[in-house]
Amino acid sequence: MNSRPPSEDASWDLVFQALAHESRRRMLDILKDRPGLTVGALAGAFDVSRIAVMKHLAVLEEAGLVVSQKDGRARRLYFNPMPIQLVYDRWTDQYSAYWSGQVADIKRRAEARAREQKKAEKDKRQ
Amino acid sequence: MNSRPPSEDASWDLVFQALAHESRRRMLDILKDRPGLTVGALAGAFDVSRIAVMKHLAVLEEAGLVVSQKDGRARRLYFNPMPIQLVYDRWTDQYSAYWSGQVADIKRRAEARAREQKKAEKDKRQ
DNA sequence: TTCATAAGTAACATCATGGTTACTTTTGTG
DNA sequence: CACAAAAGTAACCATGATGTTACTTATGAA
Repeated sequence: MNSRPPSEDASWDLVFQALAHESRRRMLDILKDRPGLTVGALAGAFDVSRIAVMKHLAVLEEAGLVVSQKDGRARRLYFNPMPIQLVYDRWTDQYSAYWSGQVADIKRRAEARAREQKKAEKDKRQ
Repeated sequence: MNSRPPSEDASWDLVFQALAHESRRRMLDILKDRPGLTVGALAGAFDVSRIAVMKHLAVLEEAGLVVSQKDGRARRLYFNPMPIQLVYDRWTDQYSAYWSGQVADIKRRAEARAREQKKAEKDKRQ
C-alpha cells in the first residue's frame, strides 16, 4: 500500500498509471457503487482471471485509489476518491487559465507568437 | 496523431498513460509557458537524449495533449489542454458526489454497509 | 554548391505490464 | 476434524515502455 498523498512526482505517476487502464477504471466505478465488495465478487465482473484482477487491485492500492481490509477470510474493498480529488486540485489550478472560453484558439495564437519569436531571432542575427 | 477526443475507452488510456510520466508532465508545463518551442529546444531542458524526448512527444501527440507543425526544418510544438478538460468533465461529473465534505467518512460508512450485507447473507442462509 | 543544423528512422537492450496456470495459506462451516 | 471457499504466492510468458547509439533526410545559410 502507498499511504502518502501524491505530492511527490512519483506518486502522480502511480495515480495516472493506475487510471490508464479501462479495467481499473471500471473497478473504481464498481467499487464506488458497491463499497465493501470482496475480491472474488469483484473478479466475477471481469473476463480475466482472479489473479489478474488482484494485480490490478494492487496497482490501485499502490496509487491509493482503493483501500481494503480483511474481514475473516474475505477482503473488502473500498474506493478512495482522495487521489482523484488531488489530481483535480493540482491540474485545474495549473491550467485554469486555459479553461475559460479562450481554449479553442490556442494554436492560432501560438503560431502568431512563434512568428514573433522567429522574427525577433532573425532581427537579432542581422 | 490521434485526432479524436477521448470519448472511447481506449482514448482515455492514451491520455492517462501520457500523463503517467513526470518528464511528459513537465513537457506540458514547459509548452504551456512557451508555445511554439522546437523539438531541439524542448529536448535541451531534459537529461535524456533527444530521441527519448521525441518518443515522449509521440506519446503526448497520440493522446492529443500536444499538437505540432513543421516550420522549415524545425517543428513547433503546442500544448493542447482539451483532453485534460475532457478528463475533468467526465471524472468530476462521475465522482462529484464524493467531493463535497462527505469524503472523509467513506470507509466507516462503507464498513457499516458491509456489515449489513453480511448479516443479510447470513440471514438468507438460515 | 557545400556545409551545418534540426529532425527523423532503425535497431537494439532492459525493465515493466498484464496475463496465464499451478500451488499454498487462511478461515469458516458441516 | 475434515473440507470447501477465499485469498494469496510463485513461476512463467508475451508484449510494451523507455532508453540508448548510429545513421539518414530535409532545409537554411555561407
